[in-house]
Amino acid sequence: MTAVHKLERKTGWAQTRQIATRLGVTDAAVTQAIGRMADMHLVRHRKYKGVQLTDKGRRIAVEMIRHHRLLETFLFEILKMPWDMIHQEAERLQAHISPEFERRIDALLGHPRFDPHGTPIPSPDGVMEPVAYKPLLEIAEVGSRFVLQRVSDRDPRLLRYLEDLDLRLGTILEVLEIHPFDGPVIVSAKGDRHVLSAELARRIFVVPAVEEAAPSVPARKPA
Amino acid sequence: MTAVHKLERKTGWAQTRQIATRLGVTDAAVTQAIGRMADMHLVRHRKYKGVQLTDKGRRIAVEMIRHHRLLETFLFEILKMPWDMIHQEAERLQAHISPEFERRIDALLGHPRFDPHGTPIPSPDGVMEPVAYKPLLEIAEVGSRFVLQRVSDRDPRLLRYLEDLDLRLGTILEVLEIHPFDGPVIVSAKGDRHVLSAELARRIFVVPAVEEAAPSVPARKPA
DNA sequence: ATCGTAATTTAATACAAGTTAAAATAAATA
DNA sequence: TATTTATTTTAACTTGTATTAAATTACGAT
Repeated sequence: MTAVHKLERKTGWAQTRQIATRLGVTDAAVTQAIGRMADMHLVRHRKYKGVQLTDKGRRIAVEMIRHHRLLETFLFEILKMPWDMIHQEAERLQAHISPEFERRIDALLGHPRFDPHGTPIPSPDGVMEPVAYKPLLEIAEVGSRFVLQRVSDRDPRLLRYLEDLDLRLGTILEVLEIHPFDGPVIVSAKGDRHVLSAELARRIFVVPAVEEAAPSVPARKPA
Repeated sequence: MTAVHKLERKTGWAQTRQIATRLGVTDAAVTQAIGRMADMHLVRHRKYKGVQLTDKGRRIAVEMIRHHRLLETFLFEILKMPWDMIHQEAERLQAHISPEFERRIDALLGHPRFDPHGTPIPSPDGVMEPVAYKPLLEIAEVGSRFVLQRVSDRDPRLLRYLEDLDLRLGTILEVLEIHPFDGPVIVSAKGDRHVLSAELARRIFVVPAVEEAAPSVPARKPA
């Protein structure tokens, strides 16, 4: 198992099923991988409960995340790859880059603090910047304005759709309507009106727009 | 087995032993890998004789070589990695880049025709440019001047040594002395006098210097 | 308190890639 | 020609990562 994606469980314990689904392999494969990782003291395993990262495991996981997000940033900023391809490409490469490579793309990119999806990049010593954004669906209020700060990666179709709508990081969204029963949110952005399904509004993250405040997450630099 | 390094046998047949040595694995591992590759029709195998690439195998091998050399060029030109590190790094990455990634670094680099060691980069359709250079040891003559066109990669110490001596691609070498019995070659370059062992002179490749002619293999672009 | 279900683990296999040690073969030499 | 020697292959095993199918376990609902 290429290892540690577990970390991203906020609930403390990562469950076999969740990991298996995310990785697209069978539960049994995960169970066995967990066994191997437990042998290496990367995770603590309580049977039928789940796993937790050890300190050692967390260090390695964060290092891999840093690789991943730096690579994404590189692919986007330098190679100009489309938004929806970079996650997959970075996934394949992250396990194979050297510390030297990491240092050099980091420098080339000017030590970026966020990746192209708005997710924070851990610092070299593993510190992950806290973030302020929340899902649009959670904090939307009719009439308020928000800045798009982060979008969920991992679903290329979502990213392609947002790109079609010209909704990028930094874009200002004004909430026009919120419909009941987990319904769609209707926003206006850059002069256009968009209907965002609840699903979509759950996967895009915003902060309240403060006039005059520059967004802290930059969009792609102008070409 | 990460596969096809066989190609680089000029003798037509690649022998198990040679492959094993180059890859740093046991002979038995190679024999088995050959079996698998033969199953996939990548190589033709005559027992106790050796292997030859099939057309299919050759296509794939050349593609991998293209990946490798483009990556080396990228690491050197864009990331400014030192000469002696790029081979190893490219080795690790070459199996994991997508066609899209390949196209984009190729474009970013301006479709380079030679890698940082002076070796030609196959074109996207697998054509490898013929080269004119020969080992310095073979064509050195006292009093003649040569342009350094290619150096053997794969031995980092060699590359580090050449860098120390400030001998780069494009550097003009004037042969001062050639000593008998496979002896050293003494050259002057950029005003310095250097003693090059036969071993070294066998691993650096040159063409006769024609005054006024620009070297066709560019050194790293000025920083 | 037991039952049924969903999640998890175990068991048996598979395959790729590697190892060591033994057997087979080709080539060179006495 | 027969024999030695170096190369190559085969055989038996190991590890990591998968699979499917069967057994176990935790837990919510009757």
